[in-house]
Amino acid sequence: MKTADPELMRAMNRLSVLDTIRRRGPISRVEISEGTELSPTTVSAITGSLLDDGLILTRHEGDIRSETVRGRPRVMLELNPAAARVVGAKIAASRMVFVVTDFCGEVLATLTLPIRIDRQPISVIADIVEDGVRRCVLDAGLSLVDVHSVCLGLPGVIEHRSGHIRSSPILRDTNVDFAAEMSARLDTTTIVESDATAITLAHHWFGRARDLEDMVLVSLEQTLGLGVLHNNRLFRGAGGLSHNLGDLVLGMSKDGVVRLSSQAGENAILGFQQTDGRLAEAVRLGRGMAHAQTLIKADDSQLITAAIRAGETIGFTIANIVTLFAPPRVILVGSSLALGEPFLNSLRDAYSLAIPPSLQGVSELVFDDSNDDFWARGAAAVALYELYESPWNTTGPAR
Amino acid sequence: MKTADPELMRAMNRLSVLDTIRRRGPISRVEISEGTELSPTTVSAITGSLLDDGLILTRHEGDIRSETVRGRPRVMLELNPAAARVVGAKIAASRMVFVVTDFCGEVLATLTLPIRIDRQPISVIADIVEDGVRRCVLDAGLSLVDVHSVCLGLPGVIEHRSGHIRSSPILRDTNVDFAAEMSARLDTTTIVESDATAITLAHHWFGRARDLEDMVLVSLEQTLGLGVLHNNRLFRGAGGLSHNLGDLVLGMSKDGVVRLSSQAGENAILGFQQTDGRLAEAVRLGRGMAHAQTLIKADDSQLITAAIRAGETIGFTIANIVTLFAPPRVILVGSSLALGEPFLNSLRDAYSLAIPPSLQGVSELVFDDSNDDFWARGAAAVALYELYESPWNTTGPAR
DNA sequence: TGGATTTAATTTGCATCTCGAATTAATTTG
DNA sequence: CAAATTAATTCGAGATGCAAATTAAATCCA
Repeated sequence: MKTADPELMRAMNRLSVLDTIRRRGPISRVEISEGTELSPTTVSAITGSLLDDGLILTRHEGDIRSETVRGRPRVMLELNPAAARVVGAKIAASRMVFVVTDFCGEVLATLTLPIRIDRQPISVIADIVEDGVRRCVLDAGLSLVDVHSVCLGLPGVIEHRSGHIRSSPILRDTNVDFAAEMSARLDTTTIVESDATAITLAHHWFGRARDLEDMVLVSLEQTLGLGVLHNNRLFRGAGGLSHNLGDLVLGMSKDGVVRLSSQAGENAILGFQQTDGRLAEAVRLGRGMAHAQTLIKADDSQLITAAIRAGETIGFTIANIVTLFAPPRVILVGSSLALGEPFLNSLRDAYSLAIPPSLQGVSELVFDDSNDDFWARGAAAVALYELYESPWNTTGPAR
Repeated sequence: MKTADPELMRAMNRLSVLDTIRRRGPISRVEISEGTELSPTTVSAITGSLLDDGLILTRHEGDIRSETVRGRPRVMLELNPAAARVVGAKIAASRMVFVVTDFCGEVLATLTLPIRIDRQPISVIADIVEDGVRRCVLDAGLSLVDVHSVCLGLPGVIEHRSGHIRSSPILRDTNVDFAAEMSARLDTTTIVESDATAITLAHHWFGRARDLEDMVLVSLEQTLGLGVLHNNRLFRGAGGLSHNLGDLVLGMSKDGVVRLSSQAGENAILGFQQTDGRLAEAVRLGRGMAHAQTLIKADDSQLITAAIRAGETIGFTIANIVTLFAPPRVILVGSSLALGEPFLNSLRDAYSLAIPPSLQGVSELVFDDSNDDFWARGAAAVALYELYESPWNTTGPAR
């Protein structure tokens, strides 16, 4: 167990202050003091050292209550955007999206590569990722040496701690030490993370979960992912393993195991539609769901049936997740949401039926159709979080 | 967020030292220092204050390396059993088991009440529990004022933080503030906890998970429970809600939702056997599983089929739990294990089939058939843990 | 205009904590 | 019985947070 010494104490309080400044925008020292329950003295000391380190900036305006109130005006503090830059990426089967963000998580540049990398050998994928990172950094007017770290979000079973990809639907290989590979190529610290976990943090920082300390996110894409926020922290399985909902087993038949991914994954929903050549083409280009949506609007009964079935399955799966984690909110994201009402309604209905009576009302379902940039931004947030968490690297003893 | 001050630092290190002494039996200060990575100075100071508070004792023997080694002999430290007593209880449908333990978790007295309380009104149950606690304390030669706290473990959806029982298969009422009710009756702090969580801690402290920081336990009784140990701590859902596996949904049919409890709960397995009057009688007396075992040994094909079916369902459910939590070990406990080989084999087989390839080998299955006392002792451990966690009540500033 | 008032932030002084080095304590060795 | 060895404590230094006092920077109002 980590021993508690003054250094740890400082680190904890520093993170607490830094995170408060991040969350509550320009904020004065007094307000930080109230929010963190730290004494004004301590807040002053910590913000002083954060200023020295160039992690935050002062601003002599923006106090909402000015004019109306007497006394010395509050000096507002905010993150220094220029304190660091990170790269975040979402790597999916048919495209990659890269973003460069500043220290606040604001996007400086975006790059989308609409390349189908499905099941390419790892070296090819690494080539493309490396290229994408380099180009996006260049687009932001920066060089790689200006980038503190890179975080790559991708579907599958990811071992965050070690940077290994145990398996991913978009990879042919298994058990790849992708973090080491990319760190070496880019000569920059590279983190590998489940895409669902990444967008979970995106929602905690910028999206629909800013007000919550506990939350669960379910991503419905080619595969099904799960992100869990517990006590303001990302919750990963033992050993830092990410969850992969698609692997969940629904039942067993004579032919073997029936997994969720085979019932409610993108391929499962669209796979039956081989009749429509244009749909098959759209799927190959990664626009399958968008096209499916138009088919559904045109009353394609076969597809509607598939969507309803998938929605039902996902609906009760979410109820099961709620049974296990009891989060106040479940956020659903991902391309499958584009299937529209038939899908969403059956999902909602199944959820309502499946949620145990004793948990009725503990959790609300929220649907969110953010674009791929948001996922990549989430990956960037993961990189930033690890940066925030270790600011004691930056300082020695306080002044 | 809790602010980090010297007091918290002390509390953390005190807990760390106290827990090391609990785990590693009689142990010298040097060894504690190595184990906790605290300096000998600090260990001396903390153990000094623990001695002052009477929480630990010295013992001038027991050093294994004595005789063979020169120098000043080590003084061994151990928990002071007399520092406090707690009561733990397991409350099940057909019986209640109470234990009184000392500060080490050693059992001082046991009381089993073979009473069927199934779905009695809450006041009746509270009467019986109160009576059981009082009698067991008396049996231990103590009075209730000697008892620091009581922890009641029972199946269902329990809100540990507030002490509410949201629902329980053994209760007619729902959403009962049982902690408040029993605290008032006993005039002693009373904790309400899921029985599965309680036995999870029992295994972490005394049983099959002493060597692990992460672990999952599945209890197979009348209902199915889940306990999760994450990073040496009990993991509860958001808001301190316990998990209830029986509520998991396996699928949806026209007739409604199919829940795990209806497929693999005790009643589900034995329920079909209404032909055998003696079995029905045994079930009523809470010995259903034991009797079922003899029937299975006598090749009761109907029951064997039911057991195999249940084993299969539970097997893949456990694979799903592993998919979500990736624990290095899954411990299975509960009366259903008494169904024997047909059940266990089908469970194991289904698990092997259902576990995703990428998670193969991360988790081992362990079966454990501890008796009810062990569950009750787990509840006592929950009470003790909360006592250990707040030893800063006991001391002011160190001496 | 300028002192009184008010609120923000910093400085000062103190108590607590951990830790390294030095010291004391309790053994065995020869 | 002194030397060696290991355990545990004491002492002093450095870091931290906090309360109280002080300083800073505004507004208010005669």
